[in-house]
Amino acid sequence: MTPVATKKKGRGPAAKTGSRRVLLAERAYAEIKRRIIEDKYPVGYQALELELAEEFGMSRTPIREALVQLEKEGLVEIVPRHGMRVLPISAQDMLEIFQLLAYLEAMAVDLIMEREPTPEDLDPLDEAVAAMNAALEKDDVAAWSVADQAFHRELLKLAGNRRLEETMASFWDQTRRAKRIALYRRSKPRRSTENHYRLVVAMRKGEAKKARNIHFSQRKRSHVELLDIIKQFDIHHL
Amino acid sequence: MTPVATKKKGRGPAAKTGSRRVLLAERAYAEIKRRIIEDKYPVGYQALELELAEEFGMSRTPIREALVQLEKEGLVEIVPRHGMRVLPISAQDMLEIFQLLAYLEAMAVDLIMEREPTPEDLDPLDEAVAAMNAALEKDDVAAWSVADQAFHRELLKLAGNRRLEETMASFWDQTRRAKRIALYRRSKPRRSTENHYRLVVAMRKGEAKKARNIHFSQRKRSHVELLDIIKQFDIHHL
DNA sequence: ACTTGTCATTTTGCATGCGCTATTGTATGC
DNA sequence: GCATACAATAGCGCATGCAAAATGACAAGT
Repeated sequence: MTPVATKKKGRGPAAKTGSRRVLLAERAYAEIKRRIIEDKYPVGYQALELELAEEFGMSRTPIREALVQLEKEGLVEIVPRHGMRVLPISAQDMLEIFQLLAYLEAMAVDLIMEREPTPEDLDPLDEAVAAMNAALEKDDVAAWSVADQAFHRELLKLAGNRRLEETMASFWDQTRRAKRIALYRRSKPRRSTENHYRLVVAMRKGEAKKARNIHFSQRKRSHVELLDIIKQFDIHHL
Repeated sequence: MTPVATKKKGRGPAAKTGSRRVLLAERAYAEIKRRIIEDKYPVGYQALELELAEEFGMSRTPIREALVQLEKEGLVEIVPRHGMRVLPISAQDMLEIFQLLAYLEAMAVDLIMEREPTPEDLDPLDEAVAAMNAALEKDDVAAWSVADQAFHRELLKLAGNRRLEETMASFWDQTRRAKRIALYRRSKPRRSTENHYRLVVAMRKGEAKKARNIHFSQRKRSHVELLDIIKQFDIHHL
């Protein structure tokens, strides 16, 4: 059928209200990404450009732009006649991403130690750990997850390398889908929380090597556990 | 059979010869990127969408798509009223990129060692080192640079992590502009070549830690040297 | 002369039009 | 019944159209 046809004749695109200058393409990008991460568009979900365009009340052009970006980020695939498809995350994919995250975060720790941060610089990390502990007490896995994310975001900020920050943010986003699945299946992240604490302590003492090692092996361990859960799930999900 | 649709108002998109199905947007992306890396579009170069479209003989649409990708890669910036601008590489930018490359390559070495490669697996690395040596003898810096690149590409392939490969390829591309500038200004990469050789030897012996350390410190040293050159250049180039 | 407001121009962001082609459904031969 | 040939069609890649907003030129007021 012909496109939106006569939804509203008005060609005037920005005849809208006193619109701020939020590009439609950007909005589409952010919204689609959010839906993917939050599993509203689950793995394997397919949608045609036109469908998305109608859903968002815009034309195909900004949708297309958004999809190109999402494809470059590795979240979706564009298949010529079948629209966009939310990419599955195989165990192999997650392994690759976890490996990268482990190394990149170890790098962040190194960089932080090289900069010899003041004690106050590290305060946000303590706060995050406190939040993790609080969540742990209350058995609130969702809150724990949020605090965990905050911790790592702070860690990256402290490293002072913007590209590192952006690269990791992208990979981190991709893990969030998998983590949602694993959240209620994994063991209580008691040890993980403890290790985050030990990391901050080591950093405060200026024990660079120790800090790095704590973090690196902690990440590896937690990733192995997550991977196991995902592997089980994978069969059913591909 | 094949009732040839009919006319074509000369605007014909596929008016091209027996072109394979290469998307125009892809072609634009690859070509613009090549020109940036090869300094045909030097740092600071600006061009409007329409200019590029005419230059490539296509409409603005595929150009736009290409620019969005290049922006995400960090090569250009899209400024609403001034078209695309080839981003300058400040010393700070290069520092960030070099830091990342050093860590990511060290990661690659680790991963390779974990996989316990067969001697034949490592042959391509030896070949690259041989090429580097040959270039060194002949004082052919351009050839040395090509061989150096080949070495690192092989190294990444061996690591067996596609995302690592892609991430690094993107950063590596960004260094190429800077390296072109520095190529004829840096000291002869005698030590660098030697260290590449030592790395392969250590890997063959299965000396994981040693291999990793050789590479890591080698990268750091060479990056410091490059950075110094770039810093001098920077004043004149921003 | 220096600021400030108006207007023409340029360029963009998005919508829409159009032909090509992969895909799906249907008819035909084995 | 299954495979092949063909016709219908849906979806996309790209071109183009259009109005909003930013820019610069120029005029008018201080």
